[in-house]
Amino acid sequence: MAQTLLKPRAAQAQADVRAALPLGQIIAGDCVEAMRSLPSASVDLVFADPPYNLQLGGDLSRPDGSHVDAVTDHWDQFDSFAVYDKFTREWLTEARRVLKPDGALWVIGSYHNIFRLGAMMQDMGFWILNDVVWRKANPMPNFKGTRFTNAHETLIWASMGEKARYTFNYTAMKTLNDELQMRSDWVLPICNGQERLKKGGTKVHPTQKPEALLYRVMLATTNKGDVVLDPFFGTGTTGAVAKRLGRQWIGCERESNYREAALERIEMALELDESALKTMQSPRSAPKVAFGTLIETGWIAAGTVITDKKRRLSATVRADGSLVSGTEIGSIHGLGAKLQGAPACNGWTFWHIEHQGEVKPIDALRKLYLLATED
Amino acid sequence: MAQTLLKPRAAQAQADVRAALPLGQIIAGDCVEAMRSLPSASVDLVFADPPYNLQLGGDLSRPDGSHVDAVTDHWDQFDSFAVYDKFTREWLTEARRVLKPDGALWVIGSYHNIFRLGAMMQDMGFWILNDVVWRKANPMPNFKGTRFTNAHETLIWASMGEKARYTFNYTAMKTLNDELQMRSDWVLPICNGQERLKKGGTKVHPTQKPEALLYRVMLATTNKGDVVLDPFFGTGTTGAVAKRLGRQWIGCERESNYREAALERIEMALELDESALKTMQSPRSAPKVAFGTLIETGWIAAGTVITDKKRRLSATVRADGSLVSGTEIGSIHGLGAKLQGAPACNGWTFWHIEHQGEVKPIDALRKLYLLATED
DNA sequence: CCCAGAGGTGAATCTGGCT
DNA sequence: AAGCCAGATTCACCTCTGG
Repeated sequence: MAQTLLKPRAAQAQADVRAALPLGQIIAGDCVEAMRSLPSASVDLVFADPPYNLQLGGDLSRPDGSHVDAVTDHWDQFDSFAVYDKFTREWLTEARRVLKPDGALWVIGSYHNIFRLGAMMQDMGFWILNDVVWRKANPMPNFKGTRFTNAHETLIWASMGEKARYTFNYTAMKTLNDELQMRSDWVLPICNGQERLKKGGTKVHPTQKPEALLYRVMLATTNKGDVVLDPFFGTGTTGAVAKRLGRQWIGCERESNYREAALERIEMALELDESALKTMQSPRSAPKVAFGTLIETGWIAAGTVITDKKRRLSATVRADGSLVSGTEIGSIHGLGAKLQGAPACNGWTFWHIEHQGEVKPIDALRKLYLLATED
Repeated sequence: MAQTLLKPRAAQAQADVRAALPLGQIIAGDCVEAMRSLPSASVDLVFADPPYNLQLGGDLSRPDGSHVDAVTDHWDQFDSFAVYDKFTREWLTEARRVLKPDGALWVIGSYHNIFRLGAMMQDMGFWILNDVVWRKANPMPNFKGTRFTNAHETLIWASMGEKARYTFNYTAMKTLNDELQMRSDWVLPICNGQERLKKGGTKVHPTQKPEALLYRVMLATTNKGDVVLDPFFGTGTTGAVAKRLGRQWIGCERESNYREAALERIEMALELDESALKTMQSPRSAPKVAFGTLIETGWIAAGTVITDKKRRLSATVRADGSLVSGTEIGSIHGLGAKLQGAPACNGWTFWHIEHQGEVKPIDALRKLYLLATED
């Protein structure tokens, strides 16, 4: 836990910020105003599904300050882009303010708005980590046959800056994808059937996102207990999935009927229990075992000769866990790199040892050691 | 033929313009300068594969230690987004000038540049018709496990304006796609093997595009005899495909070694019977469903207990699709094998679940999922 | 001649913690 | 802040070689 490493005062400050957050609540009103009520650097993830139809309501003004009635005004195209850009810059600015330095931003959109969104994010200093394509398994056909069937939407995942850190649960994603790296194209069905919220037979929200999409986003790029903010909450897919996955959530939503539907829906969502929530742990976060420990505990005897997989290179293990090969001496990593003439080497997988009649990487012994010493 | 509808004087003017075009030639030099030498409103299609501005850092090596041959060419280096934007605006301006009013523009890029490109196209008055995702069948993996595998690139197809007409060969696309509407995501392999141009064993161009991509673009959005301009001609994929499909082409290219390779290649290209095209497209592969997808989409809840057919062994499903049984953890296949002491196991048929009062293999759920999400 | 296995490679913003 | 160093990390193809 990073928090336990903080100095008491910093930890207390962080706890204070968190205590000030309206966790599990939907803030009523315009998203920019709503976000202004939140403290800075307090949120781990922002997921935003902004409107792109330019019908943004009556509270917008042109760059020159003149009022825009979005529904009845007839704009030329450049005017409408300018208005949309202004709106986008405003909410992105607030999102950036409330995000922690190691937080991240996801946005989703279509070709109508995603290019403006992405360019503006780059201009504001966000660092794009991936663009991800949601490939719809069952899209609406193009009835007129005038274009390609619009069968995907685009998501952008960005950190706070080029050098900023971010969360990526690589192993969980790999597990979810049958032991292959998760790719940037996600095949998922659109939201319909039981999941689609309806009232009196008609859908409550025109663009309700499937929970599977948010599930993958949160499992990949947040940790349990993280705070997820959705400035365009709608009917609360983000909140429902956050609850399921043991994440905290905050929403902003202007329309009261969406807020009501969302709260009711999230109330019904079942929280996964602790054991189901656990995911495959990355070796990066697993307890570390030094090579020397295996010598000390007798799993490998000093004096043992270990080799590379093809038995072309060999080295002798010394009592302190260093290796010697001819006149060269080094750690399992350093000597492995040196003997290969490579810039780096993972000694755990490079060096092999004969164990129970089989040649195995020494990493296998480390795993056995971990299993045997697990409490 | 639109030409027959023109008044004699207009038809003559159009013929004059066409006669002034350097058809089947590569104009040497910077693309903006080169395009300035072309008459206005003379070209039916511009296909542009501009530098992506990858902004790569240091070296990258694979897990096996080998070196990744990255795109470090000088033509992909820009000092800042501002410099890149200026470059982009200049060539887009010329492209717009040389395009006919009913012409169209295609661009291709990655998340590094495509958002800036798309936003600028909109700002200049181009009207986006589709964004199209090229889903790579065989992308380069993410070697460090830091992000999602970058498995796609994005194309934007745009007309000259909201009211402008454009060419779309709906039926040809539908035929190409087994009588289903062509979607906005195209699965195609990257360019390698015989198709990849090499000289002395090394690739001539670092980012040669597959011909299949250009086939689809030209077949969809041009007619026979149309003039296609590629301002970033490289090794001439656009020219080779244009020749095969009976389209006229013009290229712009700065580097003489690319120009030479392109001319030689186009010389070799044979004009093709359109009916042969279909066989060149990659076959539709059976959709794969990862176990994790069933968790994400709610077909199986995390926390569910699944068993073998005789209910002797059981395991609990976790949020990322891994299974846990006692102290053992693994994928549906791996854990199934481990618990049986078998070398391998098909988890889909081994593990069973109670569904609608019946005990069924989880494979049955996968089939139901596939049925429900079929295109 | 075929097959198995080894080797190479593709538009990539590709580590992190401690001193 | 820069430097050091432990150590984590790959998928789908293609071509070539040896048996």
